[in-house]
Amino acid sequence: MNTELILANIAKHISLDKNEIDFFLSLLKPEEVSKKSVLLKEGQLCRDINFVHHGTLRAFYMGKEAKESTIMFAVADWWITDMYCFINQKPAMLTITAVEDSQLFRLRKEDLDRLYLQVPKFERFFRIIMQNAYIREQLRIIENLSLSAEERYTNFLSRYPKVAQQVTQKQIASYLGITPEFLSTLRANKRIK
Amino acid sequence: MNTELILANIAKHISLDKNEIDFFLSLLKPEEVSKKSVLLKEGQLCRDINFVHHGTLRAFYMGKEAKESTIMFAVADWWITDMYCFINQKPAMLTITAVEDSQLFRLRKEDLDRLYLQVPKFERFFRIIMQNAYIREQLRIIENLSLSAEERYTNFLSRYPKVAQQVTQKQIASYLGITPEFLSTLRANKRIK
DNA sequence: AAAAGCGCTTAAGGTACCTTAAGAAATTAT
DNA sequence: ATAATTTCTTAAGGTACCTTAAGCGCTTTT
Repeated sequence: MNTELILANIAKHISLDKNEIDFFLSLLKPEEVSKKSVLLKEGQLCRDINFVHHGTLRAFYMGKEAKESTIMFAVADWWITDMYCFINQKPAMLTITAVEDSQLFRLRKEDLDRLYLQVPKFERFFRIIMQNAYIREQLRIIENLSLSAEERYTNFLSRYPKVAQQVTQKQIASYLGITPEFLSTLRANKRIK
Repeated sequence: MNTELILANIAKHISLDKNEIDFFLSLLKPEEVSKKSVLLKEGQLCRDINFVHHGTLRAFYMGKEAKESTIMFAVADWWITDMYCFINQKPAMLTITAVEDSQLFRLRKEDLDRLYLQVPKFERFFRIIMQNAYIREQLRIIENLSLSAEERYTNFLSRYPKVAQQVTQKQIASYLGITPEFLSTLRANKRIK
């Protein structure tokens, strides 16, 4: 698993010298996971933040009566974790699984904390990552409050075309906050129009 | 308007020496705004991030047919802006108004950028602020996807009791994503139980 | 290659929440 | 104080979306 993608991801926001790059890479644990494998299970301690090198991951919350709510999908070049439990080292609220065979780099909380101390530029890097995540979640809230299910579905398809190809409609429905049956009728209506 | 509250807010996450404190304070513009005044209007350039020293602010999105969606409330000790437009210096999607007479400190985008360069510890500070904001928004998404309107209302009251006292039910309804009429019937049902 | 399981669709009936409307209560303006 | 606005409530009728159920096509397991 080569490191070009993750280094390019970092280089979008900060520049590192050779020593800093080596130190950063020494903290990463590459991992290959197969489809349907579980990276984090609700109730477990969430020890890592994950960078997706290849493949697709999905984080979901399991509510009452086995109802799943998909919180996020992550494809190549994305970071994903249960941020609340990762930062506070509390039992996870979310479950994270592989939608397809995937390759990742894992970074442990204690190693990230060392990284912040040794290479403070990473404070800037993750400040920007968190900022973008905040903006994205806020935009999703705006859409959830102000748009119909059909409009949210259309937006999802245009915003995340790659994700839409990899995941099932059941999973898309659970991201949009509707049932798979209702998504199916929305799609049927769209076809007719 | 004294600076104890905002300095204590900063000190929760980083410690500054006297020079750094003075430089930081020199960038802030204290401002008193009266109830109903508009701090940021949709379409305007969003130049500042605001720290609430006293009072209550509200950020909302105006959808079709004059339907407002409240994105956030901010009481004393909170930071608020339209983050997307503040960071990218684009026209605002959100409108921010004062729910009651309020006192704030404003920090301009260009001054924040200078602050990051001169006192890199602020990268850490805002990394943590953004991280908390991200976690909060994600929790709100989980609740919006998995809970009923009544459960969300109960959670809102217990999580933000001070806000609930300051704002109207119309505004709470628009935060929860329901109509004021429906919130009213929920409250009537609760009283009977 | 059958069986079992899961994903997608369609349809009928149900419920949470919306729309419209109108009156009472509270707040703001004159 | 009075008038004017806005907020909150109640109620009737409507719609977006849910639940249950059944059938069909895939994929996975035996």
